[in-house]
Amino acid sequence: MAVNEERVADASTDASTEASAEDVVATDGRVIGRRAIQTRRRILDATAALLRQQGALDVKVIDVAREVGTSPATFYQYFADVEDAILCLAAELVERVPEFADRIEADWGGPDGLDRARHLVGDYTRFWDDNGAVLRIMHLRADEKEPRFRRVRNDYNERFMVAMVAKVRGAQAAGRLPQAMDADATAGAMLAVLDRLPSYRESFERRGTPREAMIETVARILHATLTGP
Amino acid sequence: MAVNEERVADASTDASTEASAEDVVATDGRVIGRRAIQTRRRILDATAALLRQQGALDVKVIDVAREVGTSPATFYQYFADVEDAILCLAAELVERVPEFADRIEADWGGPDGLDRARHLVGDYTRFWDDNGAVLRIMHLRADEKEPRFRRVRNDYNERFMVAMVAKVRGAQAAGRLPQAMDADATAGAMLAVLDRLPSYRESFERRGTPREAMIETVARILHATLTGP
DNA sequence: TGTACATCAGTGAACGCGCGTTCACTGATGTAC
DNA sequence: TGTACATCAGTGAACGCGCGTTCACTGATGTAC
Repeated sequence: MAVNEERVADASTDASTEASAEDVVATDGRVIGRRAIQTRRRILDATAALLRQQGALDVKVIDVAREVGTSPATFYQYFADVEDAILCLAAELVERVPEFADRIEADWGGPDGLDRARHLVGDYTRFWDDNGAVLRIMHLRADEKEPRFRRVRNDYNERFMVAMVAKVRGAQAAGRLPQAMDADATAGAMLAVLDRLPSYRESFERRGTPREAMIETVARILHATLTGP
Repeated sequence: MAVNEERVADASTDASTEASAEDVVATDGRVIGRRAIQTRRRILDATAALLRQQGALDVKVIDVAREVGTSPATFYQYFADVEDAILCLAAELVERVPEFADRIEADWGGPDGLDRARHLVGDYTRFWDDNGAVLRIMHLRADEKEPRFRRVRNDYNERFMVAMVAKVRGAQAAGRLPQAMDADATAGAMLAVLDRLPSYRESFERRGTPREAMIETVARILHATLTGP
């Protein structure tokens, strides 16, 4: 809270030291320079790597510091704790959402509509392969009602939802989907499929369902459920 | 490992002390009696309660002991650590699966088919409300490739998968669903919807989609995707 | 039914490790002239 | 272009807390006669 007070004071007394939206700030609120941004970056990357390797439950500040090769004190210059760093990583992933949401907004009506869905599902599955560790914590903590992760998850889901809801409403207007289906709930259900299936993929593969079959099937479900048969 | 050796020795020399499948054993491998079973139960319930209250990441052995009103030493008599207790809770939930899977196996073809799906979705949502904390850890740890949680999750999913796959294959045989859809992947996708949507429910409600609309919509998606239009 | 003994169940108290966190300091970088 | 000074960035080392874990012990329950 002391930090916030300081920043408010800065803003009102000296506009030149006020942090703009683009600036990255240290834990004490001061805007940081090139070198520090690099260090911060290395800390974030190390956190993501450890998350991938050893899971969420026991990544410690000390582990991250060791991984980066710095003092633990350096960590605290940029993040309050490990969860704070994970929150940053999750916020970064929000920026990646448009890549996918834009392609849902595209027209799936034509003959290549299903093919577009296929590519989308394939790419999003790969995205989960790369970033699943962070996304899982985001979902877990949001499910556990941690307010900051709730907010990030909302941001993350938002664009997906808008794109999917638009598709459903369009299909309903054209009479290809029943009015009894709630557009938001339908969109949410499809988002659930996209976000949960990458995790199941490996177990499916062990049981004889190849990756391609999964992608094909999910693409078809997505296509049929969002645009009608 | 010493524990296992002892138990093997017991089994070969004195059948009466061998632990049967039903028996509950302490950490040292010995079969425990009525009083101990009660204590163990209280520990499990306290763990579940804390999980619900404060999330997975910082439930400590000490917390559980405090909650139950015992010494931490008591905890170690029955569980190796908190995760071990959570694993037990998850295993207990596996027993609840048939309640739901049986109702998927029932015929959804008649005029009341959709209604059956509705009730199923409603009840399973309530099940998630009650047991979400444990299920979330199960999924997280399984996603993180922890072998024991993977096994429990497999057991959990198994009955659901069998029931759903049967439905899809039936619909495919009757020509109501395309052959291009993989039955396992389709079942997995619907399981994903069932397991992820309860978590989104609250955010939906805040944005004006009531619980009933969600249940209705999910029921329709489930019904249409598993049995064909 | 009562007594003696065996086993089961639960615990208090302690030890020590490892992590979170801080602070005074050093070294690096930027800037004014 | 060089020098002096200001600010930024990073750190070593330490402190202390809190938790995990154990063990020798006490109390509770069961059982044989």
